[in-house]
Amino acid sequence: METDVTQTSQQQRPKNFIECRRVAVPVIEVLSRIGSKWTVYVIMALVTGPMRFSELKRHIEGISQKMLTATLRDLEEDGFITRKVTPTIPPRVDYELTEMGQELKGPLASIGEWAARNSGRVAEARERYATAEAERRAQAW
Amino acid sequence: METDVTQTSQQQRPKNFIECRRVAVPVIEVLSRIGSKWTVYVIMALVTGPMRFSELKRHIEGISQKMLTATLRDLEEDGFITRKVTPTIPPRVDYELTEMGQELKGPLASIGEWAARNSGRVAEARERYATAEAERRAQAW
DNA sequence: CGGAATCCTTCACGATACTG
DNA sequence: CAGTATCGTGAAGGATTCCG
Repeated sequence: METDVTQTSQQQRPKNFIECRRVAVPVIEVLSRIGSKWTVYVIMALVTGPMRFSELKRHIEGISQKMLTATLRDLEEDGFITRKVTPTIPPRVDYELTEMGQELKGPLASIGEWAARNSGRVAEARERYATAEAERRAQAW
Repeated sequence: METDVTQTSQQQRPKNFIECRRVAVPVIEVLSRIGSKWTVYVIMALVTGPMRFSELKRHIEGISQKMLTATLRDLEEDGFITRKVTPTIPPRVDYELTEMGQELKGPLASIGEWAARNSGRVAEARERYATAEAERRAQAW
């Protein structure tokens, strides 16, 4: 509990106006990396073990080769995965989660649990919003 | 622990090829919403209590009025925040986290802790990657 | 097989101006 | 004060083609 992002007490709100940004920046950097659609698929695929490029492409249905390459590059650059080339013919490239990559499981699972619990509520909220929106529109006439 | 996203055991890998997608979709939906830069700032700002539009704009330095509006709309649509209009002159609009919005604190804190622990490692990895990249480039000549 | 390079479309986002 | 409307730009991302 050394880095509590979520203070609620009132009197330190002014402090938060400065603190929040400092705390938020790394969170946002992480989120903007793992928050991309394909990144999550790649990580989840590799959680079960190393995989080749073509395996990943087949596994992650719908991804273009360009995006897979880019996603893997980014993940490698940040140290989430390793890239091992076996210079045979044809060549073979295996991707594997690093230990740091494995540690992402925790946060991802945390989000997954939240999503599993609340996806229904989100859907309800959207319906309510759409209905209210439609009524508001009808009112205008 | 009812929804473990991160199985590691080997023999159920084939099952994961199907399961992963089902599990991943809600995670990705949540991430693509809260993964946006401004969304995190807005949520973190509102964690300390309700706030007016102009307060949020002043607090979240660098956000354009357009993005703030759009972000607030999206969060409202999904049921993360409520919008309360007081039709005075000039008008007053307060935004507040719903209970569901408050519950996001957990996952966000989880990511925040991970980021705090690993931001240094990511920086190192990037440097290593840049160095290796430069060497690779030099090799080409 | 595992990419890189190119083209092209879409869209997120910022800047600006106007409104109830 | 709290927005909406419009325009312009850059980046994201798909489709396609070529390469070691």
